[in-house]
Amino acid sequence: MAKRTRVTRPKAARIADVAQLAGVSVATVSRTLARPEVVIEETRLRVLAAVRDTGYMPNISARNLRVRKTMVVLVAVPDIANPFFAEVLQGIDDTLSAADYGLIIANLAGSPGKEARYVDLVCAGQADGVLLLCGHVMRSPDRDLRDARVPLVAACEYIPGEKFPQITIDNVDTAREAVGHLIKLGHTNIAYLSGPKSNILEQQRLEGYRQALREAGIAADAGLILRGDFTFRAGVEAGRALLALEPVARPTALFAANDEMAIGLIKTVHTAGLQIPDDLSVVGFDGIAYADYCEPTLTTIVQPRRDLGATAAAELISLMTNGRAGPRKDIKLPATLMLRDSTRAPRRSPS
Amino acid sequence: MAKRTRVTRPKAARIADVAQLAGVSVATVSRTLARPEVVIEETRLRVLAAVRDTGYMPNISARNLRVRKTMVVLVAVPDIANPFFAEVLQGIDDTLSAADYGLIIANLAGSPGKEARYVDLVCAGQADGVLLLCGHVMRSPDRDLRDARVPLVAACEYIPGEKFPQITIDNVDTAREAVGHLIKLGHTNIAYLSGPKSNILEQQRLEGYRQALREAGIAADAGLILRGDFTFRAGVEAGRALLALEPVARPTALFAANDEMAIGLIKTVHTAGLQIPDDLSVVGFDGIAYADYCEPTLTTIVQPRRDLGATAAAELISLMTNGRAGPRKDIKLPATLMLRDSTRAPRRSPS
DNA sequence: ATGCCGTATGTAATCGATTACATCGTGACG
DNA sequence: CGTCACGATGTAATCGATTACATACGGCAT
Repeated sequence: MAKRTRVTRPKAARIADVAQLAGVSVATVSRTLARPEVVIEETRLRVLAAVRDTGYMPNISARNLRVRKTMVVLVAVPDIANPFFAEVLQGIDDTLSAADYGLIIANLAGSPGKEARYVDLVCAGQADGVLLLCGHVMRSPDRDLRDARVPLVAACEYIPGEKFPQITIDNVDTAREAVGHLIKLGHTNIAYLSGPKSNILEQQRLEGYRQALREAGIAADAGLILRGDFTFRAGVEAGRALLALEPVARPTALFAANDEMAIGLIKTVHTAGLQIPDDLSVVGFDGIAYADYCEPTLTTIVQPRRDLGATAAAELISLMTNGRAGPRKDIKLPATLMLRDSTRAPRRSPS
Repeated sequence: MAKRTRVTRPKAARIADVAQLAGVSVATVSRTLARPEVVIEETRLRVLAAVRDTGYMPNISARNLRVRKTMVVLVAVPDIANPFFAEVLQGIDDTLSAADYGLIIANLAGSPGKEARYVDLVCAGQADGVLLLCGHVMRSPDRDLRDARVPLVAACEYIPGEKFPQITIDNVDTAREAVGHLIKLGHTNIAYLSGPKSNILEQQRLEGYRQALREAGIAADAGLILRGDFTFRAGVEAGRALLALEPVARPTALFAANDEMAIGLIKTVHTAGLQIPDDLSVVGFDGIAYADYCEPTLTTIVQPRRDLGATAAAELISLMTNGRAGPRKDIKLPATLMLRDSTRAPRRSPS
C-alpha cells in the first residue's frame, strides 16, 4: 500500500515528472522556469512546488543540444602552476561567472597531446568561446581552433597576424621604462636576462631594453645578454654566470624578462656575498606576489593581471552575444613600474 | 553551376551529412567511429573519407544526452592561486586525461555564490564525479553534492564523518615528526604558528605538535601558540609578535602550520636582524616550491602533491567505472621531512 | 449573437547522436 | 533444397529539454 511512485525513485527527476506532479504540460514547466511572468500565479506556484518536491534540475546536455549553446568558455593556460596566470584566471573567472558563463581551464603544461584534445572539445561544440593566454592558436592533428566557429580572444601574449581581439600590455614600452629607470639611477652597464628566444614576450621586452639603451646613447653589448627561459632555475644559472665574471667586468644592473628569473638570480648572487642592490640593481617583470616577499623586495613591472583577465573575458562575452562586436580589437592595458628595494644608484661611479 | 552543397556550408557537419556523403546510414557512421572492427573495410574507408571531407566532429551534448555520461569530473579547489593546489591539480589532470576524462576546475576563491553554481552544475548532470580538495561537501541553497548521484572523492583535507574515499597524508603524525626533529636538535622552547581554528588540517597539525611535546616530556605553554590563518601576511604578523618579546623570552624554534606563513615570518624576523637558524629554527609544512627558493631555504614537510592528486583521481575513476569499488576507502600517503637550512641546534644551551 | 483578439496552456517537432531491433544476403549443414 | 546462423547494414526509438504552432477560453466591440 506504500506510494510506490515516491518511494522508489532511483533516477533524477525529468521535466516530465515535474509536469505530471504539477498537473501541467512540460511546456508550462519549462516556461515557468525560463520566463515566470508568462504563466499565471497559480500555475507558477504549483510548478515551483513540484520542482522543489522532485528536486528537479534541467539536464544541461539536453538544453545545450536544443539551444545550441553551452554557456561555457575554454581558457587555454600555458601553466596553471605559474602564479601569474593564476591571477589572470581570477579576473577571467569573476567576469565570466558574473555573466553566468562556466569556465573550462585547459592547462597546457605537461603532455603535449592535451592541446589537441581541447581543440577537439571546442570543435565538438562544448564551448561558446575561447580565451587564449598561451600565445598561439591551438591545433589538433587535423583541426585548428579557427575551424570551431566560435569567437576567440587572446590575452597576455600577443599573437601576430590574427584578426581576433587581443588584450595585452605594451611590453616594448614597459620594458623600456624599466631599463630607463636603471639608466636614470646612473647605470650604464646594464645586463638583460632573457626569456626563450621564440617567445613573443621575450622579443618585445628585449626590444624595449634595446630602445632604452639606444635613447640613452649607450652602446648595446651582446655580452650583456644572458639567455634564460623564464624559470627560477634559469635565474640561478644566470647568477652563477655573473659570479664567474671578474668583479670589475660585472654589470651594475640587470633587467630580467620575468620575476621568477630575477628572484632566482638574486638568491644566487646574494648567497655568494654580493649585495643587492649595492653591488647589483635588479628589475623584474610581471609583479607576482613573491616579488614583494623576497629579500630584498623586487623592483618590477606590475602587470594588471586581474584586469587583463577581466577585460579579455568581457571582450569575449561581447563577441559571443553580439556576434561581431565593437570596432576596437586590440586593447593595451597599462603596466606600472613598482619601485622596491632591489634597485639603487651604482656604488662605483660609472666608467 | 557551382556545387552549391559544398560551397555554402555555414554550419558544422552532422552525422547525417557524413552518412549521406559516404552513402551509408547514420548507424554505420556511428559504428565506424565507435567500433571500427564491426564494419567491413570498404565501408570503413568510405566513411572515414567522408568524415575527413566534412570535418565532422560528433556533437558532445547530443552524445552525453544519449549515453547519460559526460566523461567530465569536477574538481573543487579552495584557491587556484595557491601553488600547493596547483601541483595537486597537475597530478589529477595527468591521471584523468590519461583515462580520457575531462576536467572542470571549480575555484572556490572569490565570490561565495560560486560554490552553489558548481553544485547545481553537477546535479544537472554535467559531471560524472567530483573531487573535493576543499575540506567540505559543497552545497547550494537547496541542494547538496550528495544529491547529485555521482561518486565523490576527497583529497588533501579530510572530511570527517563521510563515507566516500579520502586521500590524505597523516597530518598528526607528520606534524609530530616535524616537531620531533626540532626536539632532537635540542630545542625545548618551541612555538607553533597555527592555521585558522576551524580548519581540520590546523587541528591535526596542532595535535601533532602537542603529541611531540608530550612524548618529550615538555610542558605545553599556551603562550607559545601564535594564531595564524595560512597566509603570508599572518607569518609577518607572527614575526612581529616574536620581535616584540624580550630576547630571553623568545622561543628558539618554531613550527608553522604551512610554508607561506613560515616564509613570511622568516622574512620579517630576518630583516629585523635575527639570524635564521642561529637565533630561531623554523620548520614549515607543505613543501611548496618557494620553500626551496627563499633565504635561507626552509626545512619543511613535503607533501606528495602530484601523488595525492593522481591517487584521488584514480580512486574516482574506479568508482565511476565499477560503480562501487574496492574495500579500502581511506588512503594515507607518506609525507617526508625535508631538512634544509632553516633549522639547527639552539645556540644557547636550553634552560 | 457573432467574430475577433489576447492570454494561458497544450501538442509535437526539434536538436544530434547512440543503439536495440529489423532486414537482407550468403554460406553451411542436414 | 530448405533452414538456420551469422555478419553487415538500415530503420527508428530514445535521451530531456526548448519552442513554434495549435488550441481553448473569456471578454469586448459591433
